[in-house]
Amino acid sequence: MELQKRLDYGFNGYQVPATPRATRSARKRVPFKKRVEDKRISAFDLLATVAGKLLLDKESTPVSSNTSSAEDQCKVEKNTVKEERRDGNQSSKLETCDQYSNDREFIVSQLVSQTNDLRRCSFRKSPSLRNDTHFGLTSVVTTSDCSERSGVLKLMNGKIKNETGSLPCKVETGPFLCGASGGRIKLEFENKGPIHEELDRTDKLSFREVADTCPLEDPVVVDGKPPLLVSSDSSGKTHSYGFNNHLGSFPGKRDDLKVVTRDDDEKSSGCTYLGPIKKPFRPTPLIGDRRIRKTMTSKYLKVAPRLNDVTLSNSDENLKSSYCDRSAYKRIRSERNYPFKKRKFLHYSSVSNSDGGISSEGISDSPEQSINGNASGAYPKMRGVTGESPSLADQRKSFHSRDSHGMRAFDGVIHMYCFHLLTFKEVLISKYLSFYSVKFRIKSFRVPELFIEIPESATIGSLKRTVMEAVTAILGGGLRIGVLLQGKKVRDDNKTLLQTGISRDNQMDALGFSLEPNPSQTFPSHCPGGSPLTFPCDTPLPLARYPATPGLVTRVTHDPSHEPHMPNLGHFVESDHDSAPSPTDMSLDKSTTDSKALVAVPAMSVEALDVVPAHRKSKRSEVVQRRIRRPFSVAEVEALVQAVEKLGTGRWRDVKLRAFDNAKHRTYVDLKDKWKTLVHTARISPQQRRGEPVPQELLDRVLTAHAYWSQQQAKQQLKQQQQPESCLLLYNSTVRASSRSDGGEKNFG
DNA sequence: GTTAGGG
DNA sequence: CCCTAAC
Repeated sequence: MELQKRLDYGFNGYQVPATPRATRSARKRVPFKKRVEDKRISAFDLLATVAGKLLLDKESTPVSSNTSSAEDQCKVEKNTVKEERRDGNQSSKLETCDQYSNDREFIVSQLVSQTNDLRRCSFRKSPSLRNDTHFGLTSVVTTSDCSERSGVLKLMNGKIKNETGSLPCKVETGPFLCGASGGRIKLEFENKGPIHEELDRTDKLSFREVADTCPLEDPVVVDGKPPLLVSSDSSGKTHSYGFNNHLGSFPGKRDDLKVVTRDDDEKSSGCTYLGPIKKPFRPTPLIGDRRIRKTMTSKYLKVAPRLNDVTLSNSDENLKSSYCDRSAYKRIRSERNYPFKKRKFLHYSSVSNSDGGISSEGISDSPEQSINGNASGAYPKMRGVTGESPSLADQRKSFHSRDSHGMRAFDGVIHMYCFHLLTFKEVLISKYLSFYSVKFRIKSFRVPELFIEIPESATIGSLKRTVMEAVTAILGGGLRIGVLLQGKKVRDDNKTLLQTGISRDNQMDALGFSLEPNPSQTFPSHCPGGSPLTFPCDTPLPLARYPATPGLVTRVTHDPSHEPHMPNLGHFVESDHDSAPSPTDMSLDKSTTDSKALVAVPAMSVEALDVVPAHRKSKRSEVVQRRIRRPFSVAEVEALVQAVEKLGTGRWRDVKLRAFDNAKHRTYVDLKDKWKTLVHTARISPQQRRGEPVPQELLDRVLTAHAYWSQQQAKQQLKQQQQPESCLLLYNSTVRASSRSDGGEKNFG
């Protein structure tokens, strides 16, 4: 504004603080901080749920159930497969009956959100479930949003028998994970704990989840007899295949189809988020840091109460009554309402884990306990007190993941590169969950959306970190990222992308990432060997990652659409030596390089994913890590002092632009903070000062300038108080004063 | 998006 | 340096 220009006046270059805001340039600065939206996929939760169901089924199978009578055979009923193109309004109903436990009902429903067309899925706990006294472990996810339009998967604990008569039973769980643009997960179950020989027929079952519209590429094979499970299909579009269809006969190229489909209706068919999307937290289309932060905090606070009301009510009571240890209960209760960050140790049961939903805790159990459905281990205090049967108590340990599901979307903001990570294919992660004696791991997993923008000058290490942040945000940590270029692992974290050969011109599909279990991450660790049997009873099983299988290989695509937003590289002066030591050793180990074709999935709209993360984030996996400390050099201080002398305090943006425009890592907030500390430093005795000594001369200038501008500020305020009537008056007076070229204010010199 | 201030 | 309220 012109006004300001005229107010320059003498002393020491000081200027009258002329309506700072008026002078702000409209130019936008490129944020250089990565932003990650906090959304989570609850794939694991979902899987856990499913797995839990499986186990239950299995467990419940009567020992004498070898009688595979006709009744024993499962009826697979797939109906209601309505297909609506954009809408994905379809539902599939799968029903399996078990003569022994018909009372168990498991319903999975999914629906398409009417508001945003995003599909969600949820599990509903059927009423009958509550009365089931033999439901060792139940996983229930409820979503209030589910409704009419939702597809319903009805699972009556039973065996799904292959209609073709052959044993291999295909199980498909679509919707669950389908998380966002078709999450894909492949699970492998390994039954390690032969508890009941009879029951242990399911020694190995691999379970794969396919993206919504995509039929299983690989048949799910259940080697065991008690076929179990089920699943609903996610987007419904797929239901041409029944359980028996999957005998490997699936066209392996469904990916294409899937992609295409999604393309047209990225919003409508898209994804199923596993988790309830809470209205209050529904993301806005464009996620900003602010919003993220807000949800991060408020989310937790708000969710808890709601959970209490809705999903925890029962268990709560139950808890109260059955808990021997009141204090424990108390603790759980109180912690429930704490913001996520403060809740670091809530390990008991899922019941208490209000935000955790289907967190791994609660699904773990030692085999021994599974026999009688007594989960004494993980819930040592939950049973018995009221005389209720253990199994009943267990039954209540259902997972309340109502608010815990969802996924994270990422809104990365950086400079040069915008990676669109689409698929973490094949080998995504190796996570093991232990359900009684069953162990399964997720072999592949698709991350719906991941945007990573990163400067060309960024190092491989920072790329890894960035990806890791994004991924861990989804998966909850415990992983490390490997970078693959042309199938080769890039191990040097210090190389820049350019040096490595990664450039915009490259075909981005040449770049891949591997997700590997992070050995450095320590878990409560009970079973390093992965032997579920060794899990201590009283410890919830975290979604432990074992260095077993190298994670997945992810493809990264370059999203051209983001190109325009790229800031000019030329001005990128930033010394992004984000020297922050990587939290974990990012080195790659022999990860499988069996990368697959990249699937272009349209970025999904960020809106819609709004769920409370179910996992506790490890400190390491904090989405946005604290910036490294970068002490100001004397030169910087000098520049700062000079700028402030000229511009005054309170115009930090201008100071930044004037003196630190090239220092990307110095934000105006940093400068402001530095000034604050400088002032403080100047006031204390030299002996008390720490760090690189700042020349006294500079400190003197700091004090002088500070005093001056403080005074100035006071005057301004006084002036405004005296003449509040109109800014115009002030304006006129200033203009008049300035027009006389001598500033009028004060000149001390 | 900036500022100001507490943490 | 972070976080946030207030603007």
